[in-house]
Amino acid sequence: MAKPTQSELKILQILWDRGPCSVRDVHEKISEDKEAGYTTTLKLMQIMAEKGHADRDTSSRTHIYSAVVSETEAKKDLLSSFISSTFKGSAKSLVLQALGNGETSQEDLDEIKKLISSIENSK
Amino acid sequence: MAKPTQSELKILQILWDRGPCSVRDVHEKISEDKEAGYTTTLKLMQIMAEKGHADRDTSSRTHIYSAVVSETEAKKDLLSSFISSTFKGSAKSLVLQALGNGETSQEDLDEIKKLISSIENSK
DNA sequence: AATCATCTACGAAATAATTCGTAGTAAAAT
DNA sequence: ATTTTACTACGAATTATTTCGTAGATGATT
Repeated sequence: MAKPTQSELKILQILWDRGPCSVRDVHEKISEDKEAGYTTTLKLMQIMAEKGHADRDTSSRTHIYSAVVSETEAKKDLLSSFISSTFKGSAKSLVLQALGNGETSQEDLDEIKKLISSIENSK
Repeated sequence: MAKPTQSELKILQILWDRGPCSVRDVHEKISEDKEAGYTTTLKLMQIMAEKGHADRDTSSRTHIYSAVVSETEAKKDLLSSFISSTFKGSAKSLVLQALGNGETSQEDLDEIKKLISSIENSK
């Protein structure tokens, strides 16, 4: 599956959060952040259906869209493409950079440490 | 400074790695990976100079370009914009996802643990 | 000096992504 | 039954990015 564009990603996030949605649902959510025409959202979602990013139930007049790929799967792909384009493929440097700005809370650090331990234990 | 595009980023990576370069230098490096016309690279670098992503020394016939922003600075920005667009601003979920695929080596994990400790100690 | 290679400048074509207007249709409200 | 509202379809304009051809100038080679 091709990488979703930025706009498509915003829509996917909404579909992941709220489950299957009409264009109206998605559009209203998007409008909270950003002025946009309804038909713009509609068109984007139609394109997503064409491209296979979204499934669409057309049995009622109001079509219902849902994300085809799972949130985890999609983010995994996006992340790996980001790591390769920006961090020369090194997940380590990404993580060091992400934690390095000193804005991660102790709770989050604890959770990360826990994950690291569990990775180490499963080796 | 506006975010560099994908092509601009590739050029920046080269400038970061090799220091100030002529268009020819950059073009040859790019050509290792990908077929591309010389004037394409030239144009991109001219645009980067216009946009302020690159400085350019035009004192000789062959212009010499160098990156304006440091690698660390630029990656910090790119990362934070990626985190906000893809991980709803949560550095933690990014890190968990990045480590979660189980492909991080023990050495890298050690380094990350060291960083975490030093963050914790400096609190 | 003439030719050839190498460089920049510039405009514009090609491609990708986003935005939106208009038209037509179905449902809901009056 | 008529009007208003809500929906899809579709084409096209707009904007962003990438690509490249052509022209003109400078320097190197013969």
